[in-house]
Amino acid sequence: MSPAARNSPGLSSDSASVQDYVKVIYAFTEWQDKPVTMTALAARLKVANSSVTEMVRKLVDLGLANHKPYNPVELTPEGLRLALLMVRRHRLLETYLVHELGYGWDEVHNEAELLEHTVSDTLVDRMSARLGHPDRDPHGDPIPSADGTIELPAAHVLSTLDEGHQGRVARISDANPHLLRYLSDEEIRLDTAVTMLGRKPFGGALTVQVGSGGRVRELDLGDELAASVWVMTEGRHEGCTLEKS
Amino acid sequence: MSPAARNSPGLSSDSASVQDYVKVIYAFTEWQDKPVTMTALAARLKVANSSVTEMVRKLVDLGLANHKPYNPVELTPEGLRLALLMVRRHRLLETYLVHELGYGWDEVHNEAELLEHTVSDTLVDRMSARLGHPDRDPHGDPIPSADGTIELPAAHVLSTLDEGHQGRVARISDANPHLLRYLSDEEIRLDTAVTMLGRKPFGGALTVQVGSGGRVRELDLGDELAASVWVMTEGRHEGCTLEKS
DNA sequence: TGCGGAATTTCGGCATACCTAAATTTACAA
DNA sequence: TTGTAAATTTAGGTATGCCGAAATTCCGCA
Repeated sequence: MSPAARNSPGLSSDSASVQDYVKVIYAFTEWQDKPVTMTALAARLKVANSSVTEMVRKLVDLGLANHKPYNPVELTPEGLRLALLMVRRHRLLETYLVHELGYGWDEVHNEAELLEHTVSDTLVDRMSARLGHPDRDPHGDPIPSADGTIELPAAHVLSTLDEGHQGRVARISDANPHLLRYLSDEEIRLDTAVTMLGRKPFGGALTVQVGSGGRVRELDLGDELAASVWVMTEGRHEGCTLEKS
Repeated sequence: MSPAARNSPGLSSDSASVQDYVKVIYAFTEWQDKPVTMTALAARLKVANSSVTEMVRKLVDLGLANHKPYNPVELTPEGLRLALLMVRRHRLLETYLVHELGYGWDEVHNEAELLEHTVSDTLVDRMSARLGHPDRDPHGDPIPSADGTIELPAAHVLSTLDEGHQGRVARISDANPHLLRYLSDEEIRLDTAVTMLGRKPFGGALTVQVGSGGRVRELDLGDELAASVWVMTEGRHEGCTLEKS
């Protein structure tokens, strides 16, 4: 696939490791453009720092990343292409497992994590077609198109909403199965209308009003968990305006 | 999963290589009980003989195979269990890809070969359920059940049928995409009724009558290809009797 | 019976991707 | 400005699976 890979016989970008590194580097910058440090990479990948140094050298050799010693890593356009391909695979797999095979949204992450290295482009495209070419996965994350472009909706972290603000759940981190099950139990899912009521004194649970019917629930979300829920408020996104709840 | 694996910390039977070796060893004995030599294994797996020696030692350490130096390899009951698990995964994947995602039966083999090392038991079981728990794959190969048992239908190689004998296509080797496409084009598939008419002089193409309507076709199958098509003649198989064409 | 070729095993090596421990570099703070 | 702690890289090592080349073993046939 990658020209860089072709140019360097012996090097290949189809190793699961390379794919994981590139995907994780991308993930760090998907919603904010923070520099990706070696230590951050090591922590996320659960490998030693020295392993990261080695693999990043390999990414550079493959033309997938730029890296100056003692500096953060960045993807090249080629690396970004590969990353978006992997993200597409991951999110389409998750969507497929949920919609076609009855998985819960808390069960799909690990399965997709393994399969994404193995599925062919053909299979991914057929799954996409079967699903009607969805543009977001069960957690609300946008699915890159086959040509390697992605549209990021402008959503806000729940905890940053001012009191009284309304919106719809636009995205929920898929990293925490416990949170996903909790939200399922509370009947909060993608597009659920919520209103921010405030938080209990001294940093207690966030309180949000759920549903247009006006049923009030208290969500037992610490800051940590609240940071995993995004809400679309204004809802402007690539020219399409989403209404408030 | 495997007790042997549990008993030997550090050894694991979940490597793709181990799975491949065990599956190939099983394949050699699925339809005939021939001894599996190291050289035969090496040829099938496309690795050097010395690699086979090494990996077979590992299989023995894992309790998956028995092997005395300079003798053929055999699976232990534990190895057979793993092999049947892999075969189940492979054949269910093929069936799923054909029935649910529109793959041709000539396209599924390689895809399944990769995915079988990655799919979880959960995913396999859900695919099986979605398919109504099929008992054979698109090529007619029996699918082992989740408890690790398999029923082998008694079918005969096409070329061994006497002239005039009738039957139904029961199984077609999935190893040759060209043959599969050819048969598709000729509208010959699983369960197609065929009658053996004979072969052209001097070992030419096999001639078979296809379909109960009596349309006569000449199949351009050399002995090599004919050996890849099996026909159910008498049709007795585990107490269920299949009628002739 | 013994000899030769084929099958098998042993041996030393290579690539990937990981590790720990020991340098090294960087950046901030006194 | 310099020292020190944190981040990063280097160095040396491990496990897996593969290889080719060189022994070794086996078996049939003369």
